[in-house]
Parts: sequence; structure tokens; C-alpha cells
Amino acid sequence: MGDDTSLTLSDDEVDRIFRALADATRRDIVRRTLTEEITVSALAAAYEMSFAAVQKHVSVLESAGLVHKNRHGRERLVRGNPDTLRKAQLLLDQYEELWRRRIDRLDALLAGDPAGGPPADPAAPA
Amino acid sequence: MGDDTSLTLSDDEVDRIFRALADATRRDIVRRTLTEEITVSALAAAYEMSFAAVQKHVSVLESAGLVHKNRHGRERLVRGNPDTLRKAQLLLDQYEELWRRRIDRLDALLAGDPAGGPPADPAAPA
DNA sequence: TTAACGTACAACCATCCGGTTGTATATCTG
DNA sequence: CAGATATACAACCGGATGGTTGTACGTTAA
Repeated sequence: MGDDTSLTLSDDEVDRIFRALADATRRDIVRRTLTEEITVSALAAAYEMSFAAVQKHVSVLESAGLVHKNRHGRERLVRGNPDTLRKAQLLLDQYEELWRRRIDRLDALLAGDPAGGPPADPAAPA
Repeated sequence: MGDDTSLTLSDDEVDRIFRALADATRRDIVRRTLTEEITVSALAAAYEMSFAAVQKHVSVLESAGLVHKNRHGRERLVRGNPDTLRKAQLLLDQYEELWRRRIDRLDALLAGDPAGGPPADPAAPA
């Protein structure tokens, strides 16, 4: 679990990534920790909720692989993980590509290009 | 709500988009409906759950703007919406860019470029 | 006009989620 | 050592989620 090097994502992993991103506080934590390492306390101070609540958010992000915690004495430095973010990007790219290919097929069809599949309309110009 | 033309997304909208994507069945529905319009019944037949359950999934996708329902007689044709997908992509791109800029700053710092901010190490070569 | 079909929607239920408070543990500081 | 700080973690609670079944309604087909 949490293998950063794997390119194939299980449904569960993808679930966790998108679920983790589906919360404004957590997205903000990702944003901050992508540009600087911050302790959990420092993060907690930034939000109108308890330390424990922020701790949970960080935990959700961590088990999604979006964030990594580094021990530094008694504190934990939270750092965003661009790799996982990139995986999510790739996912969305694939959907986009899927849609684009459909449009290409339609275009080919309209252009009478046989490579786009046999036209269903026999009335099309030869 | 659900304004496809707006380029700025509220936290709530983003929440709904990622939340909607955080489920394998819903992602599959998006995948299918991006390349072809399908009725809710046809979709329901593809999954091991009740019609009502699939109906709910479609509803979640619809209120996230990821899918659109077109009435066609007594059936509803579900079609994926690439625009909303693109918005999510843009979001992730911004995070990625944030991280990239941080790296650029670090690079500039290491290169002794004063535009990257004043080097903290006075031992750096002049 | 019935009957079948496709959909909508309400009610219900178990589980999950996001928050809280409280307690325990490790580390730093005086 | 004692005390303060940073974190971890469990228990609890209300509301959201994801599933179910049942009922109602508009549309198509016989």
C-alpha cells in the first residue's frame, strides 16, 4: 500500500485520492505543504477547528498518499506529495482523452473517412 | 448553481466534483457516458446493484456537473460532461504548478540567483 | 384502454465522516 | 526532575452516504 512507484492505481487508491481532495480544508493543506514543510500544530493554528480535527485531515491525506509526514524531534513535518497529485491528473487526462477520441471518430464519420468506421448512412456521397 | 460557463469554482462545487469521482461505479458511469449516451436503465443493467442505486449515482454525478440528463421519450439519456472534467484537471494543474514554482525557487537559490531571493548561506561563492 | 416499461421519489437502514473532548505518550526546556 | 509542548489515539455524536424496497407517474406498445 502507498507504493509511489506503481503506475496502476486500484479502485480503492483512486477512491481515497479523490475522497481526500473532496474537502476544502484538506485541499488547503495540500496547497500549503506543496510549497513548504509545516508541522501539524502550525497547520492546526491556521484553521477554525481543533488540533485533533486537523490531525484527522492530515491522516486522510496521508493514507491517500497526497501528503507525507516526516518526524523531526517531537514534531511531524507535513509535506505534500506531487507524485500522487500527478496520478490523479493522469486519471483525469485519460477521461479527457476518451472523450477526445469520441469526437475524433465523429469528425471522421462526418468527413466520410472510412478509417473512422463504416458510415451508417448509405445516402452519404460516394 | 451548475453554471458551466464560470471559470471560478466555489469550494462546494469542487467538493462535489471530487466527491462524485471518489466512487468506482460513478467513475465508470462517467467513462461510459463520455463516449456514448446511455439510458439510466442500460447503465443500471451493467452493475450489481438496484436500479435506484444507479439512479442515485447518476444524480450525484449530475449535481456535480459531471453528467447531464437529456429526456428522450420515457427514457433519460445520460451524457458525460467534459467541461466539468476539465475544471477538475485545471485545479490539479494549479497544485502541480505551485509545486513546480517551489522547485524553481530552490533551483534559483542553489544557482545563487538573487532573483530567487537572498541566499541564506553567506558561505556561497560570490 | 390496458399492460409493460422507464423513471422518480420517499422511507428506511447500516456505515462512514467530520467534528468534538479527553487521555496518554514522547520530547524538549528550565 | 518537573513542566510545557507536539503528537497520537479512543470514544462519542450528529449528519451525510450508499444501499435497499416500495410506490407513483408518465410514456410507449398491444
